[in-house]
Amino acid sequence: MDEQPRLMHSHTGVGMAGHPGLPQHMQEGTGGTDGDGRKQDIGDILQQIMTITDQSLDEAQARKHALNCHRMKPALFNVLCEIKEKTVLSIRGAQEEEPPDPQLMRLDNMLLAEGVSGPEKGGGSAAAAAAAAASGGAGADNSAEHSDYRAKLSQIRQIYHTELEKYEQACNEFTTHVMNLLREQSRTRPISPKEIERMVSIIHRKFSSIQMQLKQSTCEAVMILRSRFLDARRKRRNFNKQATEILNEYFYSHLSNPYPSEEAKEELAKKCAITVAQVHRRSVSNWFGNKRIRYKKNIGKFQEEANMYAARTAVNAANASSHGSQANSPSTPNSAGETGSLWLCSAIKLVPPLFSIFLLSFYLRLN
DNA sequence: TGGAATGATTTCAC
DNA sequence: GTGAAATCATTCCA
Repeated sequence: MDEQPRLMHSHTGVGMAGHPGLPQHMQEGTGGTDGDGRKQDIGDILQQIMTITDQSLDEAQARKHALNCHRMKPALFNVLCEIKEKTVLSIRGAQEEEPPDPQLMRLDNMLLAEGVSGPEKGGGSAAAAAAAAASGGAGADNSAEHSDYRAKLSQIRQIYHTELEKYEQACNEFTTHVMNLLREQSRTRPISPKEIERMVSIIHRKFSSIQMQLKQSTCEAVMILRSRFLDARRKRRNFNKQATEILNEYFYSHLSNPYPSEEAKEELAKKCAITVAQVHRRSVSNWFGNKRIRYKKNIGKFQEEANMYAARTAVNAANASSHGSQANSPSTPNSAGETGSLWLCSAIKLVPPLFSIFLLSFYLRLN
């Protein structure tokens, strides 16, 4: 074959009659004797190519050599290049314009929102803000947790960018390698710049699918990190013993109506020093909600506890009255009211009869 | 380490 | 909006 690379170049020539792919330069002088000669030559060459597969290996080899040395070979090569360009590439070209992958767009948006991709802004400030909001204000230990969160997010970001760089580098290297290979191959077969371009885009698509996996994994890592640090349930801390005592004291001293008012909840929250993850009144509400339902479900189990707190309350009350002052427990708007009685009655329905009798007598003593 | 205890959330009814 | 009930998820403890 010819030693010169035969990279195809785009032609705008009109195809030869009967051979739509044949370029203009192949048709020059078709009216003269020289033109007739060329036509004859090309006809011969085409005939030889068509029959080459029917020949033996040696014959075909000899024929190939003869064709390579033929004076019309470069012209024929160009014709083949044009035919290829006009048929194969034009068909495939229509498929190349693909819309952006929605999945990839989602991943990109998420990584951007989380501060993993895009400009660094303190490592997921939006997420950190969300964390602060979720915890009901930033306490000292919250900020410590947030800095831990930011540090881990920063690690993810660093790994992501390192891997991304690696992929891009590998992609560039591979693209260059393939381009060189194609240039090399263009010496022996028709390859157009368009074809190389298409090959490059295929490589890029392959690498972008790998990148998508990287983005997917990064998103998953961020999600896990978020749930680990930002899920409020994970922030649950048991109340300390003192707080539990205060709440229990209130609960059992208002057993007839264990529904503290908003003010009482606030006061209880203050007394229990409920801050941080346990958000003030809400935590108190949760505590009372849980306590009521669990007490109601299993009064027997809580009986001993109830007796103990009732005794303690009685002692406190006696002390208070002897000192001429009121009991130091948060007020309740309608304690021992109708609602309270109803609540206790409904609770009594759930316990065995003997317990009911005991509770009733206990209730009557309290009132 | 498994089960109990417990704080928080969700769903539903009022 | 509040409370009941169910459920989840974490913490505690034998």
